[in-house]
Amino acid sequence: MSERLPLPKMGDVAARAGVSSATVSRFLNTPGMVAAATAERIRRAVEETGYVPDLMAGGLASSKSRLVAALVPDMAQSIFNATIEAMVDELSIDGHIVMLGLTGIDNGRMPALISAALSRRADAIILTGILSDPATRDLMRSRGVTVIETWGLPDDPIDVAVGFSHRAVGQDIAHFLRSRGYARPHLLSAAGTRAMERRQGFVDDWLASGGEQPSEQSFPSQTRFGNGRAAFRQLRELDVVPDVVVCSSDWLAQGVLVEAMAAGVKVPDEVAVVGFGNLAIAAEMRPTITTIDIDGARIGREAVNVLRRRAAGEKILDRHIDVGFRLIARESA
Amino acid sequence: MSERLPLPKMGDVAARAGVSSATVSRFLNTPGMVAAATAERIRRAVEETGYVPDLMAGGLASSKSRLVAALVPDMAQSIFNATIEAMVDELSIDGHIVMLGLTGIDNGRMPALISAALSRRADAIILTGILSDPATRDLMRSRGVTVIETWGLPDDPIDVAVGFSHRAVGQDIAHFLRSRGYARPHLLSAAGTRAMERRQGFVDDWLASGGEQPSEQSFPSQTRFGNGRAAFRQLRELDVVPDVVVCSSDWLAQGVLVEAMAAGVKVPDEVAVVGFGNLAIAAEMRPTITTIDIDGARIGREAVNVLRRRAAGEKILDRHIDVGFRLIARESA
DNA sequence: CTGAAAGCGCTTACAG
DNA sequence: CTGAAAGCGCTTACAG
Repeated sequence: MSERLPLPKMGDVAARAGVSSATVSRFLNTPGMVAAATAERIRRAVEETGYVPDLMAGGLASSKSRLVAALVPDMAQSIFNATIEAMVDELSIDGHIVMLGLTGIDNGRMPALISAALSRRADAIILTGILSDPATRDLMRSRGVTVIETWGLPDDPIDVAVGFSHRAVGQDIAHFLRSRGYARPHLLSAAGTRAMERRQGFVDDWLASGGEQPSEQSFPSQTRFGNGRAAFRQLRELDVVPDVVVCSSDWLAQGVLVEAMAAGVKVPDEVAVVGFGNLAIAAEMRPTITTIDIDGARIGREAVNVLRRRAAGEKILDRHIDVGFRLIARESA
Repeated sequence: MSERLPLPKMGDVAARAGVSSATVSRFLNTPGMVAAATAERIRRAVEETGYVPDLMAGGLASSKSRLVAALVPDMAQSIFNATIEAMVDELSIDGHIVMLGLTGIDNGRMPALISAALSRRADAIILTGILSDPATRDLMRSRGVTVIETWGLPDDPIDVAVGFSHRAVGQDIAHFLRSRGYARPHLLSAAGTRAMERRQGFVDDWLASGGEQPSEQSFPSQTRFGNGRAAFRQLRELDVVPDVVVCSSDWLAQGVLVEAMAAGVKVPDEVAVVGFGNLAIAAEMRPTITTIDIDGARIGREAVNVLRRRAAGEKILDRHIDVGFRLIARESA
């Protein structure tokens, strides 16, 4: 890298344009406030000097960081990626930047990341994991940052929650399977609060409607393709052979499907499969996968929308924003 | 949110601990410089006040942002995700935060994002896309920011590049296929500079070794599963039926595989398949996919390592850091 | 090991 | 519509 030349600062631009720094600042932040001729001179001075404003200084003076922190467990869980992507896109329209934090599968690094976000005076913190640590909850509450919890609808959100009911997802799947005449579901679930809520919703509904207690298997957290394959092999040895496998993710469902194909087991005739998430692959697999579609991008947009409403001074009364979900019936069940 | 109480600032902590702000600052940044007894009093004062330092102010005073910008085309291209994840993990160890920017598939938003990063006085900018705009290249060069281009090794990097040779990947695949006795490759490529470099490497090597000009198909940018399926169907109608399909991504390869399975075409006996990227799925599909493994996480770590070396005052002489790649021969070819 | 003081580069009432 | 000036909350030579 070449030596760093002294960077032009606002005063340099001002001198060149024959105005004060205050006017340059106004030109940059509230252009409507400066006369057209003045504006043009400043515009040119900015161009000629290659001036790039220092937003650390600006933020300190205005106490606006224009920084939003987005905290997700990891990036492999591509189910959150659409949400992050939509958020980043929307926020950059507003001139915000997003700080990406990875809290880890167990959310262990969440308190440290929240503290980092608060140090930067983030305008908002958007969470996808569950924050259990009460001290950190209190810290955020006392600071007046906007906190948006996504992908779930906790009873008592820290601030605002944007998501859907995982219980309701489980219930809907149970309804659907009954209506199709399935009688012996087998549950394949990843560990994790949300998957567990869906599972519970399913089981409660299934039993309440007179179904037998379903057989089940669960996996430590990360649900990858391979688990679905292994699980399918064990399935064949159960006393009661299931007629449908309810998977907590499309990854698992895909694993089951591939293994079934390889074993010559017909889906859905011999065993049906239901996934969750509606990943791109769900519509492309053969057979196509029956699953639950979540509009992840919409979650991101609604989250940003909350920020905008609050920035506009609006009082947010609805602390739960339900984006719902759709069961998509395809070939696999 | 509750009303925002006035936040405790460094002076409040100092007063409580009976020291000056300077000492509190030293305690926070260079703890070795303060006496043990003093340190303990400050530690307690920090705890009691719930003080969280303001890093915008700190950054302005010290002209260190501890902010690194990571710019990727989008998040669907999960091939970069391992790199981002590793980078974020490593950087947070150093107390840096990462600003995530999405440049768009055509990298159209890259200049705006770079300018946003410079406004925040980012310590470094890490790119995965290709930056064509010369004005922006110059801007970064003149600013003395560390710029790391990843996932490729351009002849003239802006600053430092961490990646591998896409040409060499294409050549290796050609070698491999010849050694296995394949004679009629068909190329399935996504548009995009890197895929094109691999394609060219393959074709050059193939022709140089006396092979026939391969047939090929290409897709506009995003290569998803579905393209592979559609392509496979068209394949069967070619004059010269290929004996191996060389795909520019595992997504495409997977699509080909699934469609072949559905059509009852045996892989690799009737047609072989090679992918690129070694996504999780490559090892899990049936048959498993022969592909090129890139250690994406290592790219992220090496990038951070460059930052650390430079932070330590080291002069970086090797502007190309080659992380290499591995061809993994599995069942599909 | 610690403090007083200047300074980082902006923004924003206040006054005109 | 514009300017002079105070202030945002830290860091860091400098001096002791």
